[in-house]
Amino acid sequence: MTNGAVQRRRPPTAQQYVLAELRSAITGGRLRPGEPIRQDALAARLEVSRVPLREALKILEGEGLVEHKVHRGYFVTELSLDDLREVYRIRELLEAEAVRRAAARTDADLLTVLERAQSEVERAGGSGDVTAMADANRRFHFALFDASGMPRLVRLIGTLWDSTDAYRSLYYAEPPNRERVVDEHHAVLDALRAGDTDEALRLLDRHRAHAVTRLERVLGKSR
Amino acid sequence: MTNGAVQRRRPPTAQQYVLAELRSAITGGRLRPGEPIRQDALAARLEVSRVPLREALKILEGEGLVEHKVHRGYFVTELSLDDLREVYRIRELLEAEAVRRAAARTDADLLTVLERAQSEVERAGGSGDVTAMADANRRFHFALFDASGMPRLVRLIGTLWDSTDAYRSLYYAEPPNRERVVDEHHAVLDALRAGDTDEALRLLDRHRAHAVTRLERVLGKSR
DNA sequence: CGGACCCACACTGGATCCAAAATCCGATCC
DNA sequence: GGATCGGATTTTGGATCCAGTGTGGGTCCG
Repeated sequence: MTNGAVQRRRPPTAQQYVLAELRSAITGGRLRPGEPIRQDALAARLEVSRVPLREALKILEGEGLVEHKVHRGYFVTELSLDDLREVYRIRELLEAEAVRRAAARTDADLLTVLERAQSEVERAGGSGDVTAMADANRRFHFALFDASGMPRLVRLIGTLWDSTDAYRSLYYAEPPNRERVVDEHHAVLDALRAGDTDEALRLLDRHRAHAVTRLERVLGKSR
Repeated sequence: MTNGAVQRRRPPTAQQYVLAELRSAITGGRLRPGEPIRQDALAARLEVSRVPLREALKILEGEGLVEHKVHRGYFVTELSLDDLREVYRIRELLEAEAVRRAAARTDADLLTVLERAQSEVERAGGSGDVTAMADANRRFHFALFDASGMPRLVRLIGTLWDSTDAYRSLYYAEPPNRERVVDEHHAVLDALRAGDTDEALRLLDRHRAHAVTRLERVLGKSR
């Protein structure tokens, strides 16, 4: 294994493979901000053609991870600390709306779904499976968002989550953070069961705030 | 001219041409919700290859105008009244944030830029040039948003505007609406000059609310 | 010696071509 | 007669190939 291309198991489609690869390359700093993305070279490195690469880049452009200039190509946009804070601020605004609406129509079914997701979070967290935990965590939060009945809002929030995906795994890599997440979810569930929407919102804001604080520290060190 | 392909003057790049064409086809109802998009046929109709078409579709997917299923293709998502209302609600949340921050740092330069954009709006509005007015209107609002210093937030708002672009021209098509917009902009400028942020926010909310009300009426009739 | 012009190269945008997945439809078996 | 399996067809996903634009360097002229 001398080439730089990382091998993953079972990339379902070349496009998705390239997309995931690019995300981690950008957020991981292997592709540096401002740097132009040479399609030919990168495609060769990832052993795909330029077509799926370009489609993946279009997605990333929509998420704001890269910028595109006609006839000049794609460039990596900086995900600075400010950007990260911005994303979290926007999430705060949008998720508050989603949760407020979801809380208004919370029922037994929703609570069941949330509890199931939560036990999955705990299982994965306990066994130290970081990606499984990130997955289950996402299911937990989005089950709640989905209940808002605002599909476009949920989509938007999803894009925001995507754009900071790589950072999230950084967060889950630390065991104390994993424990904390489990506790916080429980508190949110309690608040929802009690019908205390404001409390749930406050808890979720804290939940995000802690993540951003930790990430600021980690990123501040590495850059 | 017997073929169905619409001819526009000077499409800068095939991709952008296809993108604009698709937007109006979807929002104009020529491509119906739920309908699958046959790439080959559509590409032939627009007289381009499937490559730029697919890239345009990826953009629209990011905006939520179409959905994509692996190996099954793209499908038109419905932009129902509910969706429209959702988009405007999200805009309300995000634009409020942008304007709040922008107002906090309003200065003479910003006011000058806004006034210039506004006189452009009036000129275009007076001469009945709908697209020029829509352009100038956008410049007006985004000059304000830009002043927030939150580039990602501004980008997001931009995407939301894009996703309802075709509807906006519907709104500007009616002369009384054009007059109203001019007046409302003046009021917003006054509030900003006076440093009354809350008033500006209220005015902008009304601005949007009126647009959505009118659009509801128009769409309600045509569908 | 400095600057404008021009040409070759590099890279993107687009078109065409190929492979693989999904669907549709008929034949076969129970 | 109904359900299921299998192959032909359609359609997408991907690879290769071509054209047009932007860029950088070299040259020629002032």
